[in-house]
Amino acid sequence: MSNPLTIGTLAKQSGVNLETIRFYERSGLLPAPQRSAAGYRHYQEMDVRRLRFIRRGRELGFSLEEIRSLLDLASHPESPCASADQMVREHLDTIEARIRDLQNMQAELHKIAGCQSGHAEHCRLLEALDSRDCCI
Amino acid sequence: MSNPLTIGTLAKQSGVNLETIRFYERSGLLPAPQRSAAGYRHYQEMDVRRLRFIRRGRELGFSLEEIRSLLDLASHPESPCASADQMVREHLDTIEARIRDLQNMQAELHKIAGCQSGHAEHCRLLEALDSRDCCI
DNA sequence: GCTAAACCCTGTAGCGGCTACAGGGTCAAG
DNA sequence: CTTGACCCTGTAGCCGCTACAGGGTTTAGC
Repeated sequence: MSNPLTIGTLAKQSGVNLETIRFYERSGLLPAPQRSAAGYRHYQEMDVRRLRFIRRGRELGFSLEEIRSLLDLASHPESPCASADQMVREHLDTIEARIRDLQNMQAELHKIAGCQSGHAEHCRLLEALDSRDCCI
Repeated sequence: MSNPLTIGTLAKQSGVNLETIRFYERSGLLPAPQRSAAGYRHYQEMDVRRLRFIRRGRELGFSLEEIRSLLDLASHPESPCASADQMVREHLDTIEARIRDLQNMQAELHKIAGCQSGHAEHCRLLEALDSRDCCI
């Protein structure tokens, strides 16, 4: 079988930062691996898979808590996946809300960008922030 | 003139949480106000304006550092506002990048939502996360 | 005058998700 | 035998708050 991997190799193969790997271990997301005589961590192929799973979850915006649940689900192939689907849907809602928020910001910023006044006294941005009435 | 405001009143009038106001003071965003004999903070109208400025900046997604610069600019009416405009534009770029990121997530999530398999074994989400090839 | 509730104070710790040290030990190449 | 690359633990920092604990003060009602 494949030789055990050091943490540096695991980091490269999984695309997850070395310090982040240790952080995941501390957080209980990645099981504590075996150690060499000198105390070095020795990983297996399944750790690469697990870390990639985590990384993809993060790329999709799932929290570590959510990823923990998904890992749990994935390790019980006979368990129902309705709750995973539920998580995806809730997560989609959150993301869509965040997109709307950002789009609102974007619209407001477009209104105040490109100020030509030259001086802070009549700067559109500063006026927008400073105005007493909540027009912005 | 208006009586000095206590921190609770300031919180209500500015829409900024009371603990957040103290936090802003510690961070140097809000000047330390005068104190009563008993040590209570006493604020003026201009503090309400300043806090609203900060709050609107936050609502537009500016960092506290950026808001600090904007407050600086706003307090020097003769200074050029080009750098404020520059900040707005950079901020817009950041926001637009974030929107694109979220939209990518959204698309990926749509692909894997609505799994009907019933069991984790063939759950689309879990497979998407777990797949060796980086299809997702 | 007294009590209870509502307010205020300081200081510290926690959240999430890392990242960045300091101050060591170990291992492989030349 | 030295150099450099790697590994270890533990702790502190980032951002922008929020939430206490453990006190002091003020105000309203009786």
